[in-house]
Amino acid sequence: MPFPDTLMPMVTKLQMWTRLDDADRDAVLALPHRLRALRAHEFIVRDGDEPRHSCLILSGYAIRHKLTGSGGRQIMSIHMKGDIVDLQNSLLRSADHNVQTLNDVEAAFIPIAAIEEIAVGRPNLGKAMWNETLVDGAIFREWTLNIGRRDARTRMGHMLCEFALRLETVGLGEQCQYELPMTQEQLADALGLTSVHVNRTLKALAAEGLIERTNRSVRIPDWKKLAEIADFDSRYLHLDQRLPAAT
Amino acid sequence: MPFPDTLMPMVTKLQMWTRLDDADRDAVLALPHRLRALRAHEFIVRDGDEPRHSCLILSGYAIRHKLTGSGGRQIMSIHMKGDIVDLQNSLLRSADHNVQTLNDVEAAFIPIAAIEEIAVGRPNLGKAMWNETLVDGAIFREWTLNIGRRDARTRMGHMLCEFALRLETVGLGEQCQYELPMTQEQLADALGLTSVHVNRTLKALAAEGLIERTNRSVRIPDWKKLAEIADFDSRYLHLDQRLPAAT
DNA sequence: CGACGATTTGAAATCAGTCAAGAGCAGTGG
DNA sequence: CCACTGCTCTTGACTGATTTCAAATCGTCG
Repeated sequence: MPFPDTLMPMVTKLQMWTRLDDADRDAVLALPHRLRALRAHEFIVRDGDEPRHSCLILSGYAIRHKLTGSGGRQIMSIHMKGDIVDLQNSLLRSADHNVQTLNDVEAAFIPIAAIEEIAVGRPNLGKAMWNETLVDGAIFREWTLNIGRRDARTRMGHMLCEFALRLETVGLGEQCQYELPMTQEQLADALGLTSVHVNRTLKALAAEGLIERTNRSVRIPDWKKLAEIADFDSRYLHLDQRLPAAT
Repeated sequence: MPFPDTLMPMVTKLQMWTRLDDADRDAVLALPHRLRALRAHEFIVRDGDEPRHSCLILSGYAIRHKLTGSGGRQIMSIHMKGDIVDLQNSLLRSADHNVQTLNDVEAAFIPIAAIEEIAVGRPNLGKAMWNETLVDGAIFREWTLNIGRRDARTRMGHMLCEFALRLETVGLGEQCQYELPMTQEQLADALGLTSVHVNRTLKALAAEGLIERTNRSVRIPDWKKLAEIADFDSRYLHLDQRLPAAT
């Protein structure tokens, strides 16, 4: 193979949605990029920046979030291996939200121009990236519904279900057992609650036997039951539209 | 001009973000489409549908929303003249949310394949549409912040400010005076509040002199003051990235 | 006029937030 | 090896914003 496979997680991710040929794959792997090791809590993009690079996550977690004038923080999404985390920010001229690491992260920074070029020059890739943006948007919408219209217990349960499936998808956990990637305070900021209430809600879910937990690890003894009380229907993740795993 | 200008609002919208040449313009105007007059509260797309058409709004308002299992409704966005309202839904295979008219609407239904074709075949148009999706996403994110992290008064004020600017942009009102496109119940569903509380909040804002209202009409006597208490910063609308109006 | 949807208002109930303090745990340095 | 420091997690008591329930009023349109 003529290209290093540093960017392989991006290929893997794009291939989930669209069939890519060898030339497409090579075009991705050949993207110019700079590797960086980031520390926990480092900002990748700040609201107001004019980023010139998109950031592909190779390991670790990152979040997108916005702040209110009074300092409230709303986490909009969480990103993991294979996600291009600020396509949104970088294609609009100036960033309208922050991107920040949750823990230590390895990331590849790719010039925006190079991304645009393959998106336009290779329709397959353009479509795959467009598709990813759309799934991203779908997850957004469900979060908004979650925050706007569900009570704390349901809301929390819903997010636990989402994590279960998404972490499994990228091989970082199993549907019935995984490590929570966030602190309770961060969960609170993602759910539009306070950390105190998140704590109580988790305890209540555990007391009901809907989850079992030690530290950050979550076990879901009865998926159907949790999904039921959490009003969780995975359709919005569009998992069924994924292609069978490529060779 | 060889083409009817039915789809002109789409050209106008796309031209706001990207310079289009005559061929691009003609390609849009030549899109195959079917005109339809829709009644108030009609569904354009239902959660779960597999739409084959995208819907361009020519007049009237439409909303996108999702429902919880217990019947709660969260309105995710409101759309107006020139918006292609379900690019999101139609490019993913199956719709993950509803699109519904608020009042009587004239719309053009365009086959998805035709949209994809010009998006791929004409990079300018592809970019313009991509851009629009991104601005859409930016508005989403701000709504999520609004719902998750601001109290009712601020939240309401924020939405009133957003409407002011967006309605002015498409020529349906002025920044300091416009007609609210939604009932209080619909506002509630957009803000994650109850209609009762929306009513009280509007009354409170009026009592403070921050807005004046009769029926659905809203006047903003002091924009700076309202924007201040509403924590409103228009940057997320990316209005400054618009091009000067075309001839 | 009558009817229906939208708005307004009040009183009571509740979910979630605030404040404050203690406990657990990991890393650091003496 | 232990004490210290700084997070994160827990817990209790209190407060308050928003919801709920219910009924009255307003406005518009046939």
